[in-house]
Amino acid sequence: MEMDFALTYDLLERLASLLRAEERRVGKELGVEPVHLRALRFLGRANRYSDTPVAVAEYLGLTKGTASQTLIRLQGKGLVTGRPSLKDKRKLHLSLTKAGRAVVSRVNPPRAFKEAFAASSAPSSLDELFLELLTTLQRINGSKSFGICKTCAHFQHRGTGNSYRCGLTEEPLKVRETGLICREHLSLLNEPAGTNDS
Amino acid sequence: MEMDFALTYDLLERLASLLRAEERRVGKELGVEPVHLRALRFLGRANRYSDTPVAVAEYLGLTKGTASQTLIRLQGKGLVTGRPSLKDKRKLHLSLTKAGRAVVSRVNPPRAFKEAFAASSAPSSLDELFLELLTTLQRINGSKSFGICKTCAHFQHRGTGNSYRCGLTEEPLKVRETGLICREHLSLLNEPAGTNDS
DNA sequence: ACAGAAGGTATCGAGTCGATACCTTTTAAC
DNA sequence: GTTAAAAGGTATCGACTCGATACCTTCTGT
Repeated sequence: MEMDFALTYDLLERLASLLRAEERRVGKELGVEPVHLRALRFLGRANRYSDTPVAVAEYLGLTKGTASQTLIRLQGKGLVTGRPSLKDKRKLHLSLTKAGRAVVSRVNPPRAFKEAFAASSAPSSLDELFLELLTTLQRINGSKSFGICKTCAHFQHRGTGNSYRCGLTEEPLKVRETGLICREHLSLLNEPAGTNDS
Repeated sequence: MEMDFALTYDLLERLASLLRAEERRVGKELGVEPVHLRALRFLGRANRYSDTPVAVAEYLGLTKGTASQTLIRLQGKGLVTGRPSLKDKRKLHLSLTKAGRAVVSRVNPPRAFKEAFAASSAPSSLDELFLELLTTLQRINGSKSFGICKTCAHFQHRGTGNSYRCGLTEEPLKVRETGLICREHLSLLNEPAGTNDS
């Protein structure tokens, strides 16, 4: 039986995309790169076998050269300090500075996700949870929903056959177009009761 | 009541991290950047109102300048073609070339995710499903699990009090250390029955 | 008619990222 | 024990992302 993992993957990817955007947004506020946030979050939770450059590289899926470079920058920013291991002279043990911990506490976990998770009402399936998270995050971020045409509030089905049209552009739609992504998509879900926000 | 969204967020982030790594890996094979894959995937599914540089920018959470630049590169690689709109002379309609579609079909949806999703057996909770997906993806990718110390196969609890130790390093562990992430973590789940793979 | 909005491009600088090369220190093989 | 290999880190290079800014042209609304 064919599972609908493609749909789940779509939702997951879109969610990841929003989280990326959120990381960039928060990062810009604090003057750090997205990957800096991820590294700081990891270092704040790594044990004594794992607070080294290679461990960061493995965790984030980077080469050790890249990780080393980024960590040097983080040390330069005063968010991380490193001291050589006494047992193994090759190793460098990294830890967050006070400033580093302050950054982590600002983004861990992201406010938007927290709100979105709180707002999602007892989801029964993964897809449902993803969709709720997604919609809430999009509303918080003020980003568009980018849903599929036929799930849009503007979507109209005329007559009995395959006659569809878009209520926004007043244009007819071909059948295959109704399954494509639209930037003008307006979600039928999560519509606030009153939309007078001015 | 305090939800455990922090744990769920951890899993989601780790999942996103693996997908990032996967994007990089596949991208390198095909000679394209991760963001190229995301842009191609979008363009392959965008309708006629959404196949433009700004739409790509909005979807991926980028500025229009960045998106424009990336799309120009994609055109240079022969994966995307653009033709000016007839109705609106400002607009540029983008579409995938044959080569572009070939790339998308290679990564949509990623093989690893497909396998992982298929392998996860009727989970009772969302966190459980996440964890299964994660573990399977990690095994496929050959990446470490980076789990929490006290969930590790090497973790040992001696005596009656708070006396813990790591069976790998033979070292005692402090209580707060048992909640930290370890790069040597060995999952108790998903252990293959026979581990003779040589 | 005309100001402003919207779509695109060009350019600059900081930073990521992989690749390569090169250290030192530790470990394993002999 | 010696010695080769492995492991941890750093440095450097080039391609690319990404935001910011500036600057086009073309629509749109008044």
